[in-house]
This record gives sequence, C-alpha cells and structure tokens, in this order.
Amino acid sequence: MSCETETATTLKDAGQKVTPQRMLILSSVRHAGGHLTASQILEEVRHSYPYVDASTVYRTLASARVLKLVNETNMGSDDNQFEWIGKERHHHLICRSCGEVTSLDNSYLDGLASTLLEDHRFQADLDHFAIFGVCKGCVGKER
Amino acid sequence: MSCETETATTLKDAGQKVTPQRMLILSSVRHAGGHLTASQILEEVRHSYPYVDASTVYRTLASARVLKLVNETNMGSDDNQFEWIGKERHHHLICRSCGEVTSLDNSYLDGLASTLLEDHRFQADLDHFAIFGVCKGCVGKER
DNA sequence: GTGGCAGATGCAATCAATGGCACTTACATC
DNA sequence: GATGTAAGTGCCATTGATTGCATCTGCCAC
Repeated sequence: MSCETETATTLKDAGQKVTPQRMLILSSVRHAGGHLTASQILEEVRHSYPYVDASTVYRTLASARVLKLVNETNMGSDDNQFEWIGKERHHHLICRSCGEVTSLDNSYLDGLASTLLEDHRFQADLDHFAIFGVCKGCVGKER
Repeated sequence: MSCETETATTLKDAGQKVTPQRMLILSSVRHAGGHLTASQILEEVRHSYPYVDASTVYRTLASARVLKLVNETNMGSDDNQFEWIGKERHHHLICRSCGEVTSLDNSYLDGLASTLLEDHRFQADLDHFAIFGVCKGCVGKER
C-alpha cells in the first residue's frame, strides 16, 4: 500500500472525507521527514494547489492530530511545528541556547509513564515530548 | 523582606528597572496562587492602573520568565498560562478529557534529568513540566 | 538636585491562529 | 449514474501574541 493510500484509508476509517487538499497537506508533512511549521506546510501545498486556505491547513492538521497521524510541538519561541508520526515514537531534546534538536529514544520515558500509572492511575500521553535545556556544546558557553 | 521588595531586588540585580507596571504585573501573578492567562493578568492589573498595554504585560512576563520568577505553560487547547515559581518546583498532570490539573512532585523527574545528563550531557530544564494524559476518573469514560 | 542614557512603555501595525457561515463536494445509498 | 447529506472548504472577521518605533522614565554618577 502506498503512503497515500494508507493515509486515505486512515481518514476513511475515522469517518472523514478524502479531499485533494487533505491529501496534499498530509503528504507534505509525511514526506518532509522532520518538523514543519504550519506556514511552511501552507507554502508547500500551494506549489501544487495555489488556492488552499490557511484555515484548511490548520483544520486538517488538527484532525490529523486527533487521529495520531501527526503531532504538534511547541519548539520554543515562535511557531508550533508539525511532524509525521511514524512507527517509532520518540522525543526531542531542544537546546534553548543554540536551538539544536536531538532525538531521544522512547525508552527514557517508559519508566515515568508506568510510575504515573501506578501512583496516580494517570495514563500519560508520553508519545512525543519536547524537553528544553542546554546541550553539551552550550553548557560551557552559558556560564 | 516583603514580597514586593524581594521582587524589586531581583529585577534590579538583573539590571532591569522597577516600574509601577512591572510591580503590578508581577504582584498579580505572585498572589494569584495558581495559573493565570495573560489576559487575566491584564484585566487584574487594569483594576489598579487602567492604561497598561497588553504588550507591556507580555514583555514583562517574558523577561520575568528569563529570570525564573514565573513560568509559562501551555495548558492544552488555548491560552498559555503563567504561574509564580515559588521555592517548590513541581509539575502538572493535565487530563485532556476533563481538564483537571494535578500537581506532581519534583522527584518524579529527577531521575530523568540525571539520566539525560549522564547519557547525553544534556542539562534539561525540568523545573516545570506539563504532562498530558487521561486522569483516573476519565480512563473508564474514554473507552 | 541635575543630567544622561539604557531600559521600559504605549501605540499602531502585523502575523498567527481560530471560528462563523454560506457554498461546495465526497461518498454511501439507491 | 442520480440523489441526499454530512463533512470539508474558502472567505471574512476576530482574537491572541508580538514587533517597530517614538517617547518617556528609573536610576546611577556627578
């Protein structure tokens, strides 16, 4: 099954319609292979379909987020960024000094998730976490 | 030392000026004893000083955040919320179903912070974390 | 107390993000 | 293939958040 067919099936299974705008928006995020801001996505989509409205992009991304196709992360200062959720759940370490983003394996937060469940019966969404701090390269510089 | 004097001293030590606007804004957050949205703060401050601009509130909160006097948390859907940072570092469990916010002791994330430092030499800012998920009351309802 | 200046403020403009509403369209059913 | 309808889209207005800039003001040095 191609990426596009798979995306379409997911939408249909959720009772949503498959429209050209949605397919463009979701393909754009899927094949970017990283983080994109909403405005980057809008720009990208308009290359092939010029009159797509910004609100359509936001609404599509919002519903895709509910379906866990993408996630939205506040990467610090400005715009929120969107990213395709592949099979690999992972987290990010974001340096607030140089802005570098490092991926972090899911295993680091497994323990926390199960502790929260045991102690508080709280089922945490720890699929994708952004952890801010200072990276090894910047620790020296800051002091 | 009163709260106000302490706040003023912190500002001065950081090379910032102590203005009536800043004192009102920071006192408002400090004595709210919880989370406030930027617009709630603006409203509150205008009770005693009607012509404070929204941009002043945002700028003051932004610089106070750098000084670690307050922190800013995305509590889910809409506005960001601000909270005074007391001596007690703590985290929040936020239920995405009912919106309930539970405080979580700092100890839960200590382990993660030291692991990140060991494995990645990454100095994480784990002073205040918002963890989304489903609370015990809502786990049943969601299914 | 006066003067100078870096930092802070207020205003206006701007951008991101969202919601209302009328129109359009995908798609299930016949 | 034609039809009905609920979901999706585009446009417009609005709100939240931020920035540029001219003016103002704490506050330090004298």
